[in-house]
Amino acid sequence: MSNIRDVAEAAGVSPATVSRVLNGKATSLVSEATRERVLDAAQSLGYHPSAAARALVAGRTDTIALATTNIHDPHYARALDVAQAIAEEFGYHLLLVPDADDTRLQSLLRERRADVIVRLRYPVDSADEVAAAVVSEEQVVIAVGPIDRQLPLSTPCACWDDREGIRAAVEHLAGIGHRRVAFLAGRPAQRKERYALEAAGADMTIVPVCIEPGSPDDLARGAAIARRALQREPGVTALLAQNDTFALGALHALHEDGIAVPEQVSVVGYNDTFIAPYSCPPLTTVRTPLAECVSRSLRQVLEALSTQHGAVHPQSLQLHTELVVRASTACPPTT
Amino acid sequence: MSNIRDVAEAAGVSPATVSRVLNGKATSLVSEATRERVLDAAQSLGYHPSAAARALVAGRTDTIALATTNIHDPHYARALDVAQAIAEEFGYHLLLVPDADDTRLQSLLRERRADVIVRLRYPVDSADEVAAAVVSEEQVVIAVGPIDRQLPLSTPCACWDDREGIRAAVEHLAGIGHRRVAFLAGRPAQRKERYALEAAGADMTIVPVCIEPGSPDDLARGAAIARRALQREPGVTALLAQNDTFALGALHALHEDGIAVPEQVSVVGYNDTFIAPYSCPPLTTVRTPLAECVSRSLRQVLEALSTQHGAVHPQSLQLHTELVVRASTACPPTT
DNA sequence: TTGTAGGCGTTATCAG
DNA sequence: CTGATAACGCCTACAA
Repeated sequence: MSNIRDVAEAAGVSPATVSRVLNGKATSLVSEATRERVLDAAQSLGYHPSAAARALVAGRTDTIALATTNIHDPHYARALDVAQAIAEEFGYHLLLVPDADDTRLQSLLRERRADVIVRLRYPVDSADEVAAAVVSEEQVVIAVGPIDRQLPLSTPCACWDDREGIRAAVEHLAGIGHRRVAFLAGRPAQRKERYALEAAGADMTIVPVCIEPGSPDDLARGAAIARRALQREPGVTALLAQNDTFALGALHALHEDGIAVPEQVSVVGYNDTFIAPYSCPPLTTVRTPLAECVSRSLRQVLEALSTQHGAVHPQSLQLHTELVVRASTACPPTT
Repeated sequence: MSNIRDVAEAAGVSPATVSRVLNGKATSLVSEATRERVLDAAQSLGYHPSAAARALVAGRTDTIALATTNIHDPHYARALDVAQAIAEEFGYHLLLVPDADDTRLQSLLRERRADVIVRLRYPVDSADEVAAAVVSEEQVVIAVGPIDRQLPLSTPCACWDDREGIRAAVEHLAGIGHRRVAFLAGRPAQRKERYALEAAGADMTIVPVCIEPGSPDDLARGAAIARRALQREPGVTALLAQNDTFALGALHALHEDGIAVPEQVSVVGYNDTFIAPYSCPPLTTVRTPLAECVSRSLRQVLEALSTQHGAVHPQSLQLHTELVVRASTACPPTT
């Protein structure tokens, strides 16, 4: 394994010169002749500068970390895709870390394994303890996710308001005549369930339904919850799922049970994942700007990082949700 | 930002002692009293050893890189999930890198950004140039993917044989009476198409169909190809898709066009992604052991890496595919 | 049981 | 234009 000294020796110059040539920093300060000799030597030795040594002296790793659970959910997979592309574009590497506990992310920062952490949170909280762990002027934490209060937060973030999305879904259902809607929740009394209850006007009843965890995956859970909803809550004419995966599971269960969607029961999803237009029937859902939040905030930070010197402050950003009406919703059956 | 010297000072010991305590290497060689003082000092200073410095001296990064395109495909997302879990289990970090060109991966190794590269390839080739770039005794490249020839390859890999899977699908269709099947390919004359042609007996005709790239996503492509197949190739009673995503798109198109599946046309997918059981109708498909290949080979390597000293050689591994019959296939209509 | 010193591979600063 | 030299933060012989 060759290091910078080997290259220097092979080219008959000093390590400093090799460094200068390879970093292109002081290109104008190196004669074309030596430049070429160095490049040749590096090439033929298959030399690549050690990331560790470079990080040690530079204090940066050119790495961004994406912190998230649920990678299997297409919605998050999409965000990952976007992050990957942008990292690529700016010459960064992408580290994928579970967002289980704060301390893990803090170590990441303290060990300086990443310059930027994009943290997918639900919801984005007002004070992010991880952000408090930034250690260098060049480290940044961006929180991305639904927000539960008003901007500005004490920590910058890229966010949207699920209240808005849930409200749009509820009002859509109310508008076409539904009066009794089951909200398919993962766990009881969560945020979105609250929003749904808030959004329901006097003429609409929201019935929260959830199910003990333990089901294998979200699709199975969606199916199970949908069944329970229709069984336990007579009079329900529409299901509002907390995410598309649940909704897909629900569609499947209804189909199996011979319940026609949307003729007998309407179904609404959440997030507008890539499968939504291809489900059967195509899913009415709410588009959530996760991917765009990641893309915009990440790009902004990386640009600042590459231009500016000193501390980089991400700008907060709030985008809108959007109801996407497809074929899984219609007027309730006229009894 | 505190370093090991700060901790040493705070604890009234030397940096060496701090290192010993924190690495637990020579635990028995440090008195309990100093041990506690060091731990306290480290704690209260919020000290974490610099990954860069550590990597520089140790020659390892505790990082595994997963190289792949197609993160958005649920099939690969699953592999990612598995890799994530195992990395976690062994205390490794996970780097996600695009598998575009070999040189990129080679730099990764040469810059020592990762100790292990798990490379998702299609197909796994006999000589992997990336593997040739390993630089330290502790670096490993594992290729995971379908294999096009017989084991052993010159490079170790974890693989399966798509011939087997495609054959099972073709024979399933033949067995229930289909005589003319369209193979929905991404591009013309690819590997799986070849296998399908090979697997077709004398009484079965395989018609390859593909479409110019440019469609937005695989679902849309699947839909478009399915339409083209049925339009251009009269007499086709079944569609064999090169992956589940195509198959899902196909199901959607057929449904839209009022063609009943499986009554009028059968559809077979490939990979058995998590949506397959939940499509409408549930998709007959071929399970492909990608996730298990990743899990097994990665675990084997990480175990070796943590036990053994010196070069680590991954063991090659070939697993089987399995036909999963669901509701999207049936006898062709009796004309 | 603990401390000292040298080196890992780079880059930046300062002379020449 | 180029070359010494000093960090960066840590680990590990070796010495005490």
